Amino acid sequence: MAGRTAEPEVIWARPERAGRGPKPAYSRADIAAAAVRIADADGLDAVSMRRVAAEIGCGTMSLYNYVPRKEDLYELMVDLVSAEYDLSGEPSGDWRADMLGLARQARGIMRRHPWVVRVMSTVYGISPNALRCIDWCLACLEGLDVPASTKLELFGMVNGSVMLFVANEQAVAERARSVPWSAEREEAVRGAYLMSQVMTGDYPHLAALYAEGVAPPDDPEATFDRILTRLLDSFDLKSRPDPAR
Amino acid sequence: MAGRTAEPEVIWARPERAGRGPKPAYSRADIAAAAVRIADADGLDAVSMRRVAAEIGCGTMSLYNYVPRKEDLYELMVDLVSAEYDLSGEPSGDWRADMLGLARQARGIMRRHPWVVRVMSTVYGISPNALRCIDWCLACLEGLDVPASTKLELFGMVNGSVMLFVANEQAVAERARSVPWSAEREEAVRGAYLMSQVMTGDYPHLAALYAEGVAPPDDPEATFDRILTRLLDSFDLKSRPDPAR
DNA sequence: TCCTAGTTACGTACGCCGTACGTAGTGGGG
DNA sequence: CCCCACTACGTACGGCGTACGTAACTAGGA
Repeated sequence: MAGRTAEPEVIWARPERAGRGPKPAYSRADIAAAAVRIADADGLDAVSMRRVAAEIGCGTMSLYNYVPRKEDLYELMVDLVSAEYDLSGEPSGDWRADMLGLARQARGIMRRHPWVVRVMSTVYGISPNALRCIDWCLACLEGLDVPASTKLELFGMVNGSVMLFVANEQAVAERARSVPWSAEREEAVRGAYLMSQVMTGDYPHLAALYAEGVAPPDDPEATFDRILTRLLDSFDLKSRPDPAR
Repeated sequence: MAGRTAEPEVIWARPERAGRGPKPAYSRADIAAAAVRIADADGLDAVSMRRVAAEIGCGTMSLYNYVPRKEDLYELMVDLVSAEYDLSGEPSGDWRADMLGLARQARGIMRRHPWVVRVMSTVYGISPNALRCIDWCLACLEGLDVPASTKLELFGMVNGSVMLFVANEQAVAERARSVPWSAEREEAVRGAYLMSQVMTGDYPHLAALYAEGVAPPDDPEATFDRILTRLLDSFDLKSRPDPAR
């Protein structure tokens, strides 16, 4: 009678099995896996309560016994793909190498599951696998002499920067894909518009930058490593290997 | 007859007045202002084509003459609030101070218009006011001796980091607001759950961190400045003022 | 000058969505 | 043993984005 109204709470605090009635026919893992399968195949927008319910083979509204709000479904999805982190090895002692490796793994996950980038901003971030990841990160940073709060900042910045980087990669790819004509043509169209704007003279410094020839983009992996290394260095400036540049 | 089908293109490349038929009754500025008003008042989810049309006083489908897809409406909204950047002054010569100032302005805009954070990830980012902002940024970085591509990276990282920071601020605030009971109670509930997890022993380093007492959070402004200063320093390591710490 | 073709304005309708709510069946704890 | 919390699920509501058809209008070419 009461209790039907949605009380906001963390889904991870809600026990999967409530003990009293008939035992649930499905598990959270089943549901999360189904949702991830749909998102991987047809994109995040294809993940609807109806579709997920159909995928696991139950009625739409039955899903609400397992997942009180759709936001919680997202939470399950992110936790599931976060299980893909390989944190089996011990920290190497070189925390920067470890963190770069973690960042590369994060990028890998986001490339395998492009929807993660969009969902992550909605999600609370204390799922079991998120905690596992933070804990491993803290283990790597044991030797780094900064306050605990700074370590958390570091974790946030690394994660966030990977998100920003991948989001940018995806935007470029999406731009090319979502268009009826070819990718080159699309890039040409956008480039032409940008050029026309620069040529108005309203943006002199941008014009100068394009005039002197904008840098040829090196391969994405190198760019990624460079950006992350720079970021990591900024947390440990006193022991930088090469302060000359 | 043809041409009714949506051809993806940048809205900024589409002329506001098409020249042939009757002159439009409204302007893009009107529409953007209406949408921003709604989003500021009732949140981003309240911004629907129907609601915006009602706000400016036209039929729902008339809106599609001005804004071919809803995504383009978002583009207009972001451009409008980007006009709030005050870029009137000349660059001071201290590019780090200028960039920090720009970041503070960005944070101010995102605080006045919380929905911007969510929308920004959808948006292409070559609106007139975005270009104006990039151009001013490049002017500030005139004296910085790094490749042009690095300057663009810097701009991206500063903007992105502000987004991450504000998104985090908003998540904390939202968590407290979206709940029927009080903010303290909510923080207590979440904290209790987090503690219960930490106490399981599955996350030893996190437990150690909490045991030694997690840092008392200083005021947000100081944290913001510290994070951004650290980031900016990382782009100009050879001239850091205090390499000792 | 007039005609016509492209544009604007807008109502209707379709197929989705999240989810409130009611009802029926089930099985474990007191 | 039996009661009631819990599971399962169909129906229904109010919203969404937008395809499409139609009528009014006006600027450019004849």
